[in-house]
Amino acid sequence: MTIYEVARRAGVSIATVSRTLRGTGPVAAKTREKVLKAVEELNFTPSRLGVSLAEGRHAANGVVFPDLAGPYYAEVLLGYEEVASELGRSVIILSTKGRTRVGDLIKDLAGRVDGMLIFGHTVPEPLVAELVRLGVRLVFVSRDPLPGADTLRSENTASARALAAHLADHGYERFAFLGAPLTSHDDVDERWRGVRSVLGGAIEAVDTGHYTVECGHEAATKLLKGRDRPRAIVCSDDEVALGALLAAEELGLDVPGDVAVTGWDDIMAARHARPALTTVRQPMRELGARAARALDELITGVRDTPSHHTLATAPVIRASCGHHPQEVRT
Amino acid sequence: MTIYEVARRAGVSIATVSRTLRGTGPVAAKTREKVLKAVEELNFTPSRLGVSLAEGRHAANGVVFPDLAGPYYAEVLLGYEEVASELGRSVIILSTKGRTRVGDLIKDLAGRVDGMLIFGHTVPEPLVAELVRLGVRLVFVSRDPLPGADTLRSENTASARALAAHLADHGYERFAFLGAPLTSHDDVDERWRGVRSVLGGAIEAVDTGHYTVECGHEAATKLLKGRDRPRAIVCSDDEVALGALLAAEELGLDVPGDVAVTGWDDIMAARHARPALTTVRQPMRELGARAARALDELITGVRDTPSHHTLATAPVIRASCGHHPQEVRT
DNA sequence: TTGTAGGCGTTATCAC
DNA sequence: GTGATAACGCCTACAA
Repeated sequence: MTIYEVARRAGVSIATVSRTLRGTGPVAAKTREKVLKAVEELNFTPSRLGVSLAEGRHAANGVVFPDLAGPYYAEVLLGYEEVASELGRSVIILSTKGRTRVGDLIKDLAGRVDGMLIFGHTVPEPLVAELVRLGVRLVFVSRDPLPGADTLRSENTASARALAAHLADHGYERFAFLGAPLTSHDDVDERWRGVRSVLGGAIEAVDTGHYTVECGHEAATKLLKGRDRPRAIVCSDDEVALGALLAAEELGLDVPGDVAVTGWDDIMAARHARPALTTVRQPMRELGARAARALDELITGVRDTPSHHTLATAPVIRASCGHHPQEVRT
Repeated sequence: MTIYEVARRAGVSIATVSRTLRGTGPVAAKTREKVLKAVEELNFTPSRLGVSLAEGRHAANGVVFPDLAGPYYAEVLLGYEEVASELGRSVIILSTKGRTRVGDLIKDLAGRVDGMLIFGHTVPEPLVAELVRLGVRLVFVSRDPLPGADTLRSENTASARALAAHLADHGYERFAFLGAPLTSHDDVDERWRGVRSVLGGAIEAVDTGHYTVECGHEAATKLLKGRDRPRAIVCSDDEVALGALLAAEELGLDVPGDVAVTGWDDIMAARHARPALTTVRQPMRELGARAARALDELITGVRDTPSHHTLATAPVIRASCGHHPQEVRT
């Protein structure tokens, strides 16, 4: 079913069909009707390939993430897809987790889209440079600013400080940070610096390897069994924190009575954990939505200088960080 | 950067460049080198649009889902993307939640892919028929078989019966099913029929509207406050069940002492809920992986008759359904 | 108001 | 072995 068949059926040229469908250029009312009738009868939809080739654009955005396991990426993705869709752009996904030859995959993706959202440090730095050089429109979420691309992140330092201050108010004196920063300049690293700037030498960092429930569980078990058990465990994110809660329960420790635990992100499970998890809420949906809009600006050329934004976050105090005189429920 | 520039630089024709790059047809060793050198220097990558147009295929799959809020869709999507990627196909996503003009979106998607995975009943029936008529390769996940498309689902009835039997073994006599079937012939409907076939008149269905924590919470609260409080609540899925747990806690009811609760899916939060949620595990990742493979068969033409498969599921007994002499931990 | 024709970037079929 | 050249499906000056 091509535009030629529609044209033949309607007794006009393909140019007229195109004009009618796109509303570009003038078309006589009668002609228009004939065309629409033919389109209807033949159930014609312009080939996306033809359109893209002629228009010189894909009307599609890419998104690169490590995994979709936790709720974080899914939420951001959802916000991204929603806005992209509003703007008439499809979204092509690419997960890098456990993938070999990531470079090839990214390059292939780059050939299918007008621009892409890349999470944190999922793409090796040299490749990033090459993409920038190739003129691919890029917006990074959760990484430090770099030249030639937009970056978008949510605030870490201030909320980390606020969280640390709250824990200190509980009177705790020995702390541990679970989920040590793997790469510098990423979200977790900022959280670590934030809490440390408040707690100083009273907090020690513990590496978990990955940011998963399992890793959190394992590291927390070791930590809680040790001689100098910390009074409070600040976790890099909610999933690690859920692992810590599990470890505490298995060891017969009361949370927050024996040990306090906090997370980061405010994923669904945080609210349903027992005790409910004190954490920091970040606007995941909004992050995705903004990324889509930023990309659109870059692609349409409304803007051509990279922008770098930081979205606000806020601690959500629940039960896992300690007892509160007046119950706070969120 | 087009194939013409490469050809010019290498001093050959575009046909030779194409042959060299694709390994189709013979190319003299010397010529080949010249071409590869030019390609290297110009950093040339064939335009995906050009290739697709000429090849007559997109090398891309679509996927239509309502939302990505819970872990269920994300997991299936992940399995789907992984296999699709292995098979050299990109994945274009489309969320229908809160979207108007779904028909147009789906049609646009259909024009960008060689085939698509559609969840349950996210697409109106007439449109499904039209897609089938248009020859779009389709595989449905979680819906009843229909002619002209593959369907893939996980088992519901048997596991529902097993779950119901387990609850009956606990000695309970009054039950409620939370999350009444909205459409017949879907997963939840089968679960409902399964448990009812075992519990008979002892179980009553309660509509929750949506399958979310909030809806589950609301419906459970009403139910547990009522005169004839059920002894056990079988929920349509884990999220509704989490809502029920929350409701019970707020009302000061002990789970499973006062009321037992079960879910379905075995999402991450199920294991971390307190008490840990008894549920039914379904192979979400596998569902997605199989869908991608089925689609590939359909697209490449290895198979042209629709296939309909059902994947096995199994109850996961934890703490929320009642006390067990020998603790089972999963 | 409508039609012709060139271009978008490949692949693949023929001749040579 | 290699090179024209016709698709592939559409958009859009430009001409009529």
